[in-house]
Amino acid sequence: MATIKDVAKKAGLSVSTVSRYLNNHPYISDDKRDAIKKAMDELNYSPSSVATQLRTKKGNTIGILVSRITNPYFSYLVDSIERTAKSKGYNVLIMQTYDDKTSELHMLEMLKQQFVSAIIMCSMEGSIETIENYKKFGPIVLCNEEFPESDLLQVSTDQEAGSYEATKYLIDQGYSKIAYCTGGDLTTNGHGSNRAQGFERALSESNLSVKKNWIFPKTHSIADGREVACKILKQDENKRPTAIFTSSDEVATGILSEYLSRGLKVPEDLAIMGFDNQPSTEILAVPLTTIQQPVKTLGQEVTNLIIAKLEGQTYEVDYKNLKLELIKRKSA
Amino acid sequence: MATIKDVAKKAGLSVSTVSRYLNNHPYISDDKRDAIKKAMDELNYSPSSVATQLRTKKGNTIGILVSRITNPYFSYLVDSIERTAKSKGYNVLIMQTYDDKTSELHMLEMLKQQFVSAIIMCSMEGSIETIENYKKFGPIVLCNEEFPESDLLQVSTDQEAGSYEATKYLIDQGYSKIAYCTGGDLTTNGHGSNRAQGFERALSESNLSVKKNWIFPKTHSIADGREVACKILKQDENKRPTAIFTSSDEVATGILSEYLSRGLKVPEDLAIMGFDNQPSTEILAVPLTTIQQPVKTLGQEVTNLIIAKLEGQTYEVDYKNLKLELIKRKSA
DNA sequence: CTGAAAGCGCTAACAA
DNA sequence: TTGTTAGCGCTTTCAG
Repeated sequence: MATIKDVAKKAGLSVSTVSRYLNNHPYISDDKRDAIKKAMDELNYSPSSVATQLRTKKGNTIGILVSRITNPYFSYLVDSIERTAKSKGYNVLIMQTYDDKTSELHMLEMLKQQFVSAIIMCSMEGSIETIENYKKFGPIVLCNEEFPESDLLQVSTDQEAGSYEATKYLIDQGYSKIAYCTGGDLTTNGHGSNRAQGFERALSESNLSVKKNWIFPKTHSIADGREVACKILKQDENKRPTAIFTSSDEVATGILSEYLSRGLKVPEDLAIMGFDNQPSTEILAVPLTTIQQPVKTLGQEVTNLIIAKLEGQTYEVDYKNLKLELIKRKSA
Repeated sequence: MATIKDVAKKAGLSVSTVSRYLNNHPYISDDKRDAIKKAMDELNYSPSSVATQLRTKKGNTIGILVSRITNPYFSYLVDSIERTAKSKGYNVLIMQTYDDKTSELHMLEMLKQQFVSAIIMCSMEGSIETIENYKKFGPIVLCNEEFPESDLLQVSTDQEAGSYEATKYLIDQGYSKIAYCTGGDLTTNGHGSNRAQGFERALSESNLSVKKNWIFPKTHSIADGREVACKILKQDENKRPTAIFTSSDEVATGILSEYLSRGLKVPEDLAIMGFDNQPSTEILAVPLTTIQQPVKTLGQEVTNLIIAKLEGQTYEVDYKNLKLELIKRKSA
């Protein structure tokens, strides 16, 4: 591997001149410029980004935390982030948490070690205090994980309003026995707590409440959805919910699949509200009524914000474009 | 940020002793060990991975190239790679090419600059010669992109056999007018050329051939699938294909959706063969007959191979677990 | 068992 | 307009 020294020697110049060339400094004569260019070509030289990073303390890679990249919500989000980042000269290092805080901590340590310059947390496992402890090492932004009392950077869609609207829609359709799936542990904590609040607000407005065994925590996958369906169907027929608000289209798909395979009908036996409007939901055996998140815009906004911070600029997130939308189809 | 120097000073020792501690060298007395540990804790010290990397020339991040992370084939592959890599202490830096060689080149440059230590190419845009030029800078492995004549590392599923089997199945079902979608430009080049070979082998065995306007290149998304459907339906009714071999379940889904929305029937009006067996295909309005790739195993094998190379070991890929499987459902 | 010192490849004063 | 030089934070001989 050729180094800057080799280039300097070959061009008959000092390393600083070469360095100036590399950094587009002014005051280099054209002939030297050509000589450097030529030497670089001949040596097939590329500057070592590691050395530059050690010296300047500036990097250009952004860490992204997601719980599972296979979840389309996250893959579309990562797509948006990666493209926005790349267009501004940044790279993305991705880590999946699988709901475990170990990976999250690992990523935070990488920030401390300056291996990544900033972190976008699209999911979050550890305590907010732990994370706040790391913000002195670089910008950290929470993406769709709200902590109003924290002073960490945050960008979120209005999930409370979205799930309120969806729940209200279910109620308006005449459903009153509504179950609830969440990605997190509890109804009003961890994953999706804002969703839970919107859900509960709609319910209490109509003097409805949720039964404990109609709450299904930690549901993520199609398999989880199937399991939820089984649990519901184990309950006495007159004690079953008539509608369910799911944490994702995947879960909704699992429930739907299980119901259909048993010869049951959707929405007659159970109305299902999805979440995310994933590409395939439109063409399922029963097209899903679901909630669309502005994932692309969210990714752009969060990336623009963090890059602005990184470069010492300011950036105002435009929340106008961050609203959820109810997509009415057949499942509810 | 505390440095090794600060730790050394606080512990009343030299940097070399601290460095030895960091690298688990033998010959450090217990009391010094404790002093170092204490100093590190008090200073909240983490070694700079950038400095270490500059010094040792060893990194632990692997670059991954995919064309689109939102394609479930790639997101599941990345999932498998990321988890395997993490379990062995490596990180992954992901870049999407969107079928453009610029990003690919950018990643190759990062290898040259030692920012990533190795590259897994899950899709490939540039010429094989260009890529071979970079292998002197670190291990590069092609994942499901075969170039028998190249000496680059390669791990692939047997796509030729898979698409042969699928096409044979279509023929055995009585279809003889079979169209073909590909992710690449041409029938026998670029993306999916092995697939094309299997397709053609099955066809020619039955003395069948493909019509030029039954070949649909560069198809990736659901939208692309819809467009394919429209193009077919613009052809004279008696000149239309009766079956189609698609490049992905997404494309298949698009075609299916377009047909159904026009009141046409699948497989009666068009039999559709998917590719990938994505999670939702089972529960579509017409469940897809499709081909399953051992994506998880593929990710593991490719990652194990590249890490072995990185660490100077050898690794034998087990091709027994890399076979495709035909999943028979309703669409064909 | 421990320390001094050189150097990884680069940048940025400071001089000239 | 160009060169000299002192580090960035770490590892690694080489001496002791």
